[in-house]
Amino acid sequence: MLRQTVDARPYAAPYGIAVRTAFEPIEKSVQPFRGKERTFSPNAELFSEGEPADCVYKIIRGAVRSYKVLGEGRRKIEAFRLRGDVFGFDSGKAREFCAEAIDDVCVLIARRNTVVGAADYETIRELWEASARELKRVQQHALLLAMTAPQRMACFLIEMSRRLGGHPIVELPMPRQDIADYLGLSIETVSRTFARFEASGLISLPTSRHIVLRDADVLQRMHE
Amino acid sequence: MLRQTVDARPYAAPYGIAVRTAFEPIEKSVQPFRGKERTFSPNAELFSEGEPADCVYKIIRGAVRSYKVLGEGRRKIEAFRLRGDVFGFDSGKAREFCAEAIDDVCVLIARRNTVVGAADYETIRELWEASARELKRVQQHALLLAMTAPQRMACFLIEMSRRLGGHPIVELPMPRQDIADYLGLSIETVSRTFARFEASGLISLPTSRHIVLRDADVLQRMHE
DNA sequence: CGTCATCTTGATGAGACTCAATTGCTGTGG
DNA sequence: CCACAGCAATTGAGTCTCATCAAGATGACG
Repeated sequence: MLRQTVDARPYAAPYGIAVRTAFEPIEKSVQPFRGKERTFSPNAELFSEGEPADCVYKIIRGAVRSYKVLGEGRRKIEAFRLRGDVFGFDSGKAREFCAEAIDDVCVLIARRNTVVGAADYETIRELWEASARELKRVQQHALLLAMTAPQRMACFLIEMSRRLGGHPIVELPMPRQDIADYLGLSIETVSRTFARFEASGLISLPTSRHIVLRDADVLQRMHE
Repeated sequence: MLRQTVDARPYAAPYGIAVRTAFEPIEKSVQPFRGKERTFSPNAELFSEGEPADCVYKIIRGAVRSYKVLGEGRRKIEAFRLRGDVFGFDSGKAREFCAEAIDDVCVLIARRNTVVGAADYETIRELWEASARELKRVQQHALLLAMTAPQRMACFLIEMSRRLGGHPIVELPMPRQDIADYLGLSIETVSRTFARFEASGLISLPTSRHIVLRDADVLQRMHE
């Protein structure tokens, strides 16, 4: 499994000189992202599947889940968007996925048509590179889904630790159900695997949302 | 999970006989595709993981598998490239995947920097849209990997039928092992599921490589 | 017709899902 | 401060799907 730095690192494109209500130079971002600031309560919908894809988002605070409903009450979470992530630059006109706030979320929103409509070579090239990064991420996720439950969980923990700042103490923003739907497992399997990891001394679980990685190396090797 | 077949590469012709420069309009693409023509024997390698990604390919004849080796003899096929497909426009400098001819393959090969280097807005935009299409495909594939074995198989059959011209008679270019590695199943499960589909009257199997879709609607609904 | 690879079929077991019960956490009201 | 409700998470028991191991069948090719 590759260790390519599948960018949790968002990338801030020069999107839009849109209706400039806010200006935020985000750390980690080379370029500033301009857009309207907006907040969402837990489980509020940022956008839904099929809706016109005319905005690009950058997360200032909180976490977002991007998912698709599969009928019969099943749901597949395609991505977690965390603080600093830029997302929503789909190529098509309509959203492929739903996006929902997991906790209290604050985002910057920029109009997309100011970007795509603009005959700006550099901008389109940035968009292409953003798509390519996203592609890599999804490929990584597809590989993950071909592994065993412990491997998926290890993969998930390492990914979250890295994306949340690289600390061994991970504060998960999402409930077990979200993890399950992201990894293609049942909620019980997620819970049991955490328990087994703890029993093996790989992690500690002070609370259900706080995970301490005690042996990141073993977790890392578990899925390579 | 899956058994490997990588070492079994008896008569892998070194490299095709490519001298003649060809010119081909791509049906799926707006712009023409210029490049050298080249042929590969079954199991010959078009390019390998880590190698510089400086070429773009278009398949004139045959089928190609794009895969990654996962240690312990496991292999994950990420995509099948069929006649008419254009692939290999990775954003990075190095190949993320291996590409191998499945049967006798003929491709057009174009240098990538002649494409990407071109400061042509339309060209970059095309590349972006190609990446976005690829992204969609991989997202679809990730959804597939979260389903049951029969659903994956149904999905695969529908996809192959569509991509090979939309006929109900599908001539599969790849062996069972490739299908298994593509769907994240064992070769036996692939075989059994075909048998069960045939018993249910969903398909016929005149030979192992020829599949007749007898009830595409049911196959379609199976994974929706 | 024998050899080899591919494919199919059968038997068995491990891993993950489901259903169900229990525990733990948080907030609310007495 | 405690009791309780409501929700999330855990744990247990049983089941099912699919991987694995093993044995035959089929088919291609010399």
